[in-house]
Amino acid sequence: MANQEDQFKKVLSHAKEYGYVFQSSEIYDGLSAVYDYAQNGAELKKNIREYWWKAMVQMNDNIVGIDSAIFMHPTVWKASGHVDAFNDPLIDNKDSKKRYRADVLVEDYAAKIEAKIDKEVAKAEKRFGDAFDKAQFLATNPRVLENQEKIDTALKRLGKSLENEDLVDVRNLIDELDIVCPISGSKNWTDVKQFNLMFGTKIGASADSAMDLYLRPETAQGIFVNFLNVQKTGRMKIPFGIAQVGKAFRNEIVARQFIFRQREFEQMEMQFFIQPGTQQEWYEKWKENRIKWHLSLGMGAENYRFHDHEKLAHYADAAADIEFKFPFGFKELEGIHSRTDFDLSQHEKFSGKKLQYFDNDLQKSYVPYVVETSIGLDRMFLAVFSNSLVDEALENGTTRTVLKLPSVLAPTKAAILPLVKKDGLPELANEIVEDLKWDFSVAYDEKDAVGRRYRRQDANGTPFCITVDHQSLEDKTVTIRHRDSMEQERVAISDLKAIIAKDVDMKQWLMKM
RNA sequence: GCGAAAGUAGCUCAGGGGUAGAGCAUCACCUUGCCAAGGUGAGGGUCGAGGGUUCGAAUCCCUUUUUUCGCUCCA
Repeated sequence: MANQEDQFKKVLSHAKEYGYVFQSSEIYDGLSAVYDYAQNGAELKKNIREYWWKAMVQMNDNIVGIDSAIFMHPTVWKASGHVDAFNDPLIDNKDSKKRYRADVLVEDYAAKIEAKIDKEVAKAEKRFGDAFDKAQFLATNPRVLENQEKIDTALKRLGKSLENEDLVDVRNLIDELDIVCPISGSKNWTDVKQFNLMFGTKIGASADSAMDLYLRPETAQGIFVNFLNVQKTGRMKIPFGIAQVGKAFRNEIVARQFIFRQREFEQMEMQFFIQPGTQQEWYEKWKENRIKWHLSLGMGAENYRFHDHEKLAHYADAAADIEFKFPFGFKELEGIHSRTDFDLSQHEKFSGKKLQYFDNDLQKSYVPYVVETSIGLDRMFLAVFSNSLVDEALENGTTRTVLKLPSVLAPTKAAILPLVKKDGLPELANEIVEDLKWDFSVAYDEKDAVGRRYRRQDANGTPFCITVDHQSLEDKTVTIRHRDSMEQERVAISDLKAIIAKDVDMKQWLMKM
C-alpha cells in the first residue's frame, strides 16, 4: 500500500516537473479538483483523443462524429433524468460522522418493517400449513396491516416531501420515525442538505429575462437531441453510431485522486443506434471492440478487467465498466451501457417531437435502442501516464526514469542531438529538425553531455533520439537510439522519416485491434 | 462534507522563536564528450494565505485554502 502511494506521488510530481499537468490557478492557491494540461500534457491528450477518434469515426463507415454545445435547453436535463437523479438529499450523523442519503435512510426503515411482515408471514405459514392463504393473511392480519400502514405513510410522505423539495420535512420524518444511525446508533442528525451535481448558470444579461441553465453533466444528450438531424442529413441507416468528444461538468462533493475525478472533465462517447431486441448482441460486440482498442496500446492485458454492474442506472438494461489498474487500484476507465430507448423516448415525451426511424427492412417505424461507449479522456490520460512511468534498474547499477508511453501517443516523437555544439554539428542537426518537423513533433537539444540528454528525453517519453556526430558530416548517417531498449543503430539521414513513421504511425497501432 | 496527515526554491526534502539551507534542476562561461551527477559563476523562496501572541514568528495559537489517505458518492 505504501508502495502504491509512493508510486502515485511520483506520478504527480513527474506530471508537474515535465510539463504535463499543472493545478489550475496555482498562484492563487489552486482550485479544488481542477487541473490544466501543460505543454506536453496537451500533446499527449490530443494524441489520445485522435487515437480514439480515428478508431471510432474514421475507421467505421457507419459512425459519424459531432461536436455539440455545452449549453443545452434546460428541459433536456429533466428528460434525461439528471435533474432528479443528480439531486441527492444528504444528512450527516454528528456522532459517527457518517453521511447518508436521507431518502435511503427512510427506505431502509421501510425495508426493516417489510422484513418484520415477512417474518410474520413465515410464522403463520408454518402454523396453518397447506391451508395458509397468503393474500388473505396479508389483507387481514392486524399486525401486518399496521406495519404495512407504517411503510405506506412513511414512503408516501417521503415522496411528497422530496417532490416539493421540503427538506425540513424529510428531516422531521427521520426524527419521527426514530431512525438511528446504523453505526453510532444515535439520532444526532444534521439538517438535510440538497446536493446538486450539476453546475447551474444563467443565459441572458438581465435578471428578469434570464433563463436557468446547466453546464452539461454528460455529453451523451447532445447526441440524442441531434439523433434525427444526423440520421436524416447523413442518410444514416440503422445500425449506426454518433460519436463526440467534449467537456462535461459535475459538481462532485468529493473530487479527488489528481485528474481521476475532476469537476471539469472530457468525455469521449459514442452512441450506437440499433434495432430494439438486438441490444444484447451489440452490447457484447462493443465490449469486445473497446477492450481491443485498449489492448492495442500494449499497456498489458493484466491491467484491464471488466466489471459488470449489478445495480443499474435508471436508463440502462445492462452495463459494464472497463477497469484499469491505476496506482491506487483498479478503477473505472470506460463504461459500456445498453441504454435501451430510454433517452430517445424521454425526449419524445418532453419535446413532443417524434424521434423515430423508419426501418425499410421491417417496414415500420420505431424508437431505436442505444448502446453507449463512454470513456473519460482524463482518466485515459492518467492510465497511460501512470502506467508508463517506471524507474528502471540498469546493468551498471544506476537507475533511469523512463516514461514508456506508447510511441503513437508520445508528445515528442524524436529529439535531434548534436554530439557536440561545434564543428558544424548543430547546423546539420537543425537541418534534420527542419525536415522532420513537417511530419512529426520533434525537439532539438544541444545542452549538456549527450548521455544526460538521452536521459532527459527518456523521462519525457520521447521514443527516439537522433545523434549527429562527426561521421554524419562525411557520410550523411546518424545514430538513432530507441527509448525502451537504449539500443542505437546507424542509419542514413534520408531513411529517418520512414523509420520514425513505421513506429509512431497510428495506422500501425490501430491495425493491432 | 466528516476524520487523519501534509504544504519551506522547478523537483525531493532538512531546519524549527532571533529576519532561510542542501541535493538535483535552471541560466552563463569553460571542458568537447555516445548513456545522468567535470569546473567556475549566477538567478530563484516575504517558508500555502490571513489574523493573533511576542521586542522579534517559517517556527507557538486561531482561521482559511490546497493536496494525499479513510468514510461517502461517482464517470
